[in-house]
Amino acid sequence: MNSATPKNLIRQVASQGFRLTRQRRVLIETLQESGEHLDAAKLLELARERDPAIDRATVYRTLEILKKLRLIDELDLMHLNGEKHYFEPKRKRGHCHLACFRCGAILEYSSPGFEALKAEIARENSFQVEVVRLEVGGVCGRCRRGPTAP
Amino acid sequence: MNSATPKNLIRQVASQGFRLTRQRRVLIETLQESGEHLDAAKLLELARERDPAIDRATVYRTLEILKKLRLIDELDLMHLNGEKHYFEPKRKRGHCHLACFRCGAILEYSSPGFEALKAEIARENSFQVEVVRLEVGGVCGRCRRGPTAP
DNA sequence: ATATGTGCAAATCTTTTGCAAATTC
DNA sequence: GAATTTGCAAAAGATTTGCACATAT
Repeated sequence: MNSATPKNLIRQVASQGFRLTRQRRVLIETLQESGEHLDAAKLLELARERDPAIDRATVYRTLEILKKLRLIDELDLMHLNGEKHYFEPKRKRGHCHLACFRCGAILEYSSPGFEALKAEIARENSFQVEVVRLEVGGVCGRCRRGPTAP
Repeated sequence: MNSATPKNLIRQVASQGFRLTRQRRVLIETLQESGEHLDAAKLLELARERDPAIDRATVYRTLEILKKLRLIDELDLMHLNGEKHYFEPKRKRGHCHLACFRCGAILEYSSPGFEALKAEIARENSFQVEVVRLEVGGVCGRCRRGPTAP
């Protein structure tokens, strides 16, 4: 069974003493079922397609809970599009995000090397690692090869 | 000779076609000479001790240039203190920041493993790496051992 | 029944922008 | 002298908050 289904996220929230409101269910399902990295405004927009009454404040309050419970990761994506933050459900294998400054593409990459570095960081610093954010900015392979329409 | 002195930063800015204004000199020197990670407001405050007329907008505009020239790195420090960003002059050896959620301490860590991962990312993705940001949140050794006053 | 959570609107915080005046080359 | 840069003030963008009402357990 996959531990990252919406139902399980919802269950985790409930088991931590938070009430299961209609809004929280919809927001979590929306976040989970959209494959993309969503920012708060986009999440609100998508969630409203299911439940038009949801408010912006509720979005932020729900994201706050999910962050606190370490159920989602927060990203900047190198601020390619302003100062907002993006969110995605946490996955089993950590991964980093490569943002292309030319075309704006976001690539994901995970490797044993990344997992090993996390372990090294924890060990060498006696640090209990809870959140890891590795973001890389530069130029993607496509853009290096030829000019790209941004 | 150390390539990361204020004079050299200033020279680099000049060599890229930007004018050497009084304000830019002061801001760059302030950023360089303060050992800490400064956010825009703190940088403004410190710079004003040397030149009280400097404006907030000039701070942001100068940071913009330094970022574009890849002379500084931008950090979030896990948003332990709000949404602002922090800056530090780029160093030869990349390093990551470990932020303690309990006491707020920021530790720095660099290792061959980190450098190796950067190379791996570039190679495996045909990606030209220009900026790397690795931030880790969790609990530092001191806080794990005993309760800490935050 | 009671604690929790929501929507609304206003506030806050950080960063950006337009423009006339000042500065640098 | 011409182009760039600054300070100011206002705008913009993202997120947070106070409070009366609604909802979940």
